[in-house]
Amino acid sequence: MGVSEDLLHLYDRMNARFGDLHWWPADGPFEVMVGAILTQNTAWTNVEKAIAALKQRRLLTPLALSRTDEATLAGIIRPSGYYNVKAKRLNAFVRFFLAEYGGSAEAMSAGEILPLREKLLGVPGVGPETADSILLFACRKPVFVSDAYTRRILLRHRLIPADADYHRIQNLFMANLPPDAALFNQFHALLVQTGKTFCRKTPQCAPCPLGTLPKDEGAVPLAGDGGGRPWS
DNA sequence: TTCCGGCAGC
DNA sequence: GCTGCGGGAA
Repeated sequence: MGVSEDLLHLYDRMNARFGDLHWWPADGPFEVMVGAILTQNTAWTNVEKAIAALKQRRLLTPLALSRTDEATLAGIIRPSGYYNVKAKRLNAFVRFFLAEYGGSAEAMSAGEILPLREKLLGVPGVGPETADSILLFACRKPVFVSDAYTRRILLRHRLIPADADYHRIQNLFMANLPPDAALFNQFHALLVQTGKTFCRKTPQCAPCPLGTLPKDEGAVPLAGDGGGRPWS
């Protein structure tokens, strides 16, 4: 069985269990972008509190956020954790978003994927996962988002070697699946849901839709990951 | 007490 | 490579 079939097998098992997850849970693309920064290494339940606090103060627009003092902003997003760092990152992102696209997600989405990705990565506080989350969930670009759950699940099911980095894992999906934003959206959502529910630090394999793990969790090298890059 | 939908600085 | 950032829920 090839890699494409392995991946689609995972997808089908998870999809049968969880169904459509309707990601990203947000009211509009700008809220997706804000959420993508706030959820960095943070439980989503805490991010929801910070988003709600921003909404309540009517600050969930590019202009309103850009006019909010950084220390004040930090206090408002406090429940999301790392609030001083994230206030600075939100500020930097919003300034970028206004300067480059006038605060318009449509304008941002009009550009080509790769140059846009590079520009996002140039914003301090925006790394690969945050950039790709914005590209996929806010701009609807066919970019696969990898994350800690994706890595853990693929490692445990021996679909990647132990030293696989973000780009390698992303490439595994993008080189072996059709470039379909709706597919990448649901696939990532399913991986996160499965990671939260079953593939925790201590795995709960018995009820997991992906079944039990090999006794030896050590990863084996993966053949046929597509070799080259899907883009560039 | 652990863990969370990363990233940057060193 | 290793560390700081951090409140909230399990």
